[in-house]
Amino acid sequence: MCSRTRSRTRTGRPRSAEAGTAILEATRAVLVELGWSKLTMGDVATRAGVAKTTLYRRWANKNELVVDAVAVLFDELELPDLGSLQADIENVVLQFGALLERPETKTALMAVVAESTRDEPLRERIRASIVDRQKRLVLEGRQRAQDRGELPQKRDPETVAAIDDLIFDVVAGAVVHRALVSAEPVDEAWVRRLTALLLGGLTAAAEQ
Amino acid sequence: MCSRTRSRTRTGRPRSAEAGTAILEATRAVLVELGWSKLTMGDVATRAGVAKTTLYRRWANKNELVVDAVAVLFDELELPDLGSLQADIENVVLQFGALLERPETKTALMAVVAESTRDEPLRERIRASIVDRQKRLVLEGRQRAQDRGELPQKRDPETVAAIDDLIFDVVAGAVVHRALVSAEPVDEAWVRRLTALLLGGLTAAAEQ
Amino acid sequence: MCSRTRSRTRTGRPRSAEAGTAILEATRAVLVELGWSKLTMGDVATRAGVAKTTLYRRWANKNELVVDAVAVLFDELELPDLGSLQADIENVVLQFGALLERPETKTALMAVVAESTRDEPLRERIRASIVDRQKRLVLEGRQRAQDRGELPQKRDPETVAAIDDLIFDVVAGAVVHRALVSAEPVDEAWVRRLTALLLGGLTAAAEQ
Amino acid sequence: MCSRTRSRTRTGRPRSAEAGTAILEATRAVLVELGWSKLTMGDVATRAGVAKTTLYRRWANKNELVVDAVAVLFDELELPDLGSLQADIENVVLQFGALLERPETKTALMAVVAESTRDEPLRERIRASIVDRQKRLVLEGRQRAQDRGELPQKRDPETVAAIDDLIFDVVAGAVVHRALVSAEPVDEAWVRRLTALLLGGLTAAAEQ
DNA sequence: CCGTAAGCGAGACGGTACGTCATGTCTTAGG
DNA sequence: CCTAAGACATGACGTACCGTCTCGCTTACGG
Repeated sequence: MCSRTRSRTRTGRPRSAEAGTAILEATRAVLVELGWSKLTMGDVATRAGVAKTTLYRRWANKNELVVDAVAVLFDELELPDLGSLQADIENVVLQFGALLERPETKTALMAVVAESTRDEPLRERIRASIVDRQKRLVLEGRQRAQDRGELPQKRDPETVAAIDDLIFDVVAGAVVHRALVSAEPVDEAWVRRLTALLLGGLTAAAEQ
Repeated sequence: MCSRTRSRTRTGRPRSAEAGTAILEATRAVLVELGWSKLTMGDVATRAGVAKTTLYRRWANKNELVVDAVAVLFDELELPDLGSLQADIENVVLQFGALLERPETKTALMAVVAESTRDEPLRERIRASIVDRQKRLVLEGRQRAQDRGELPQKRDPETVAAIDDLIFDVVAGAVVHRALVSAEPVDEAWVRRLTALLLGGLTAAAEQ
Repeated sequence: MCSRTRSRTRTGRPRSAEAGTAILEATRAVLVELGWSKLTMGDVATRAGVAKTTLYRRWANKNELVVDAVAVLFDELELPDLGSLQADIENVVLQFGALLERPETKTALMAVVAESTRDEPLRERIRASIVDRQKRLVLEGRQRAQDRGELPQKRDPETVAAIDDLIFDVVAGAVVHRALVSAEPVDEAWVRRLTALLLGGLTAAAEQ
Repeated sequence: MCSRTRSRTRTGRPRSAEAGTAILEATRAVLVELGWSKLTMGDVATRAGVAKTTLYRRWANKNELVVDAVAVLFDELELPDLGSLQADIENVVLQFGALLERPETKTALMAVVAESTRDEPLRERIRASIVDRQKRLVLEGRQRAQDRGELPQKRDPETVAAIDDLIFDVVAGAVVHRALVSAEPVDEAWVRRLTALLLGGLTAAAEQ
């Protein structure tokens, strides 16, 4: 979030911590109200009661700001142990669906991803702030299922990683596509069908 | 693409057909070169050898123009009968992956989807021009598999439609997520794994 | 008004006379309503119930059209013989003042004169259509005053022309300045003072 | 010229004084080169090495800008005491004629006056910046002539003001009409004739 | 009475300028 | 060194008119 290296001898007036949170809050508020494409730095600054200068001193541009503003929302995703892989998956997918249906996430997420196709640092920031936090859930869920004996203890770590990646792309992609492209609700019925498909596929793969 | 109602008594100078194609070509060229966010109407107009006004006379805004410019690329997707559901899926997913890795599609698709979360007419245009053309492939592939006996002839049309929708979101979502969010190649190995997962899931579902 | 040379073998559909008058009327109407600077060719055409093409076939540009539309108003100026030079002057100056206070004249006259400083053909058109018609009044008035014996029969024609020019610039200039720059009414009191000044000056000059 | 209220707590970056003068100079340069009707705000901005926004931050529109750019030229008019009313008049009228024959004044003055017939604030600006500065010369000249005894010390202030107004409209109007409408030079011969007419008229009036 | 040449309406066309807006930088004064 | 305020250069926006063009159609004359 902060571009200045902190190892520098800290001198002069310190940065206001309030300002940082006010900016992120204001950013989310503008996202809800106007959407990503009509969000302007000036507007965010005004609502945060902050000068534009302060904003630019901390974020290089609109996209990085938006990523930081939205990233924190992804921390809310949790993976409580509900006793079965099926229940764990359904639970987390529902959470993810609900998150994607919030207006700030809906409007911002695909926008920054689209921008990131031409902006390597932005892609890295998204990966670090958002994608990896989601992916962690897949790893944990798979590990827990193995511990429970629902999935076999595969030895080959490369294959495991490949399957983890696949599951992540399938689940996250399906939810995003459902919510944003098809514009249909990520409700329990749909989640149950998705989970059934996944479990069927995983079981079939395990039996080979 | 054309906003003029054709029932109107045709009078005045007719629109130049050349201009239309030149604009769409120029749009794709700019997408490749600069990406969606740096594409400007003025730039497109200049490259198409056309006045900005001509552009605005035909498209209300940048997003609708980009949708039309990119939509035609999705017509290239084909579903030849390769003899098995597995082969058919792998083939079409590879095609879709290749399409998504083209720079014009990569930069434009998520951008317009992101915009469409706040723009109902745009969402409709995307659905009509792009999404429905892709979805058709799912319907055809499923029908063909049923004809071959690879999938059961389910009676309940609602369930069939729900599964079609699910498969569509899963496949399209997974490929998009792989290509744009994870930024990993949609190569044969990955496609084979995805297909295996899908077929396993579908078979398991069918056996219930 | 008509740019086509009439010596040409007259063939094809003749120009609509109605269109011409409708255009000039519409021009004056727009001048009254919007003023010179907001008058547009398209607007005039629409109000005249005529295509823009028709307009451009007859006038090269807005300024020439406006000159023609306004010129006819200057034909209304008359110089009835009221028995004395003083009465004749007061009468014609009052008329001129009233003409200049009409909104179409007020807004158009100085505008086209301003344009004419950079447009020789326009200056010529203004001279022919407007200025010379006014100047004629000076010549007639002076001649009549000489016939009455109010002014001496000067021999030298150059001096006579120079004085005519001076009187014209003084009278027309004073009225225009009063009406447009000072934005004060050209009323009887003012006209009487102007006339007195002029007659005094002319008499003094004659006595030399 | 400056729209910002000075009572406001002076904060933020102050306006560049250089920019202001550069803009006015550039405006005069464009007037000379292209004339009023082809002067564009963008062109002025470019030549002044300034952004268009800076221009619009300081002037509401082209006309107000042009008035300010031209107004300063009228400060050059001077009324040195040449010993007689006749000499004073001839001198100032010649100056005024020379000023009106400069290309920037010629093209701009009538244009903004024409615009002012539909724009009250503009008329006020013209009056304050240009007209009143000229009118002052009439008042001074008349006062000086009275002091010299060339004109009677009239008591009635209303009549004095009315005559001042008349003289102003006659002199300024005649010069403008000569220079712009008749498009003839304001040379010594003409000025002598005009002055003779005026003095004759004033003397005749005084004798009554 | 038929062809043809010009006029007509409609409206699309390539341009140019508009006046506004957002970006990211800068220059003040003050903390 | 940070902060608020706001001016600044830049450049795209979407609109409005310009004057031209290309249609299909209408008129009237002249062969």
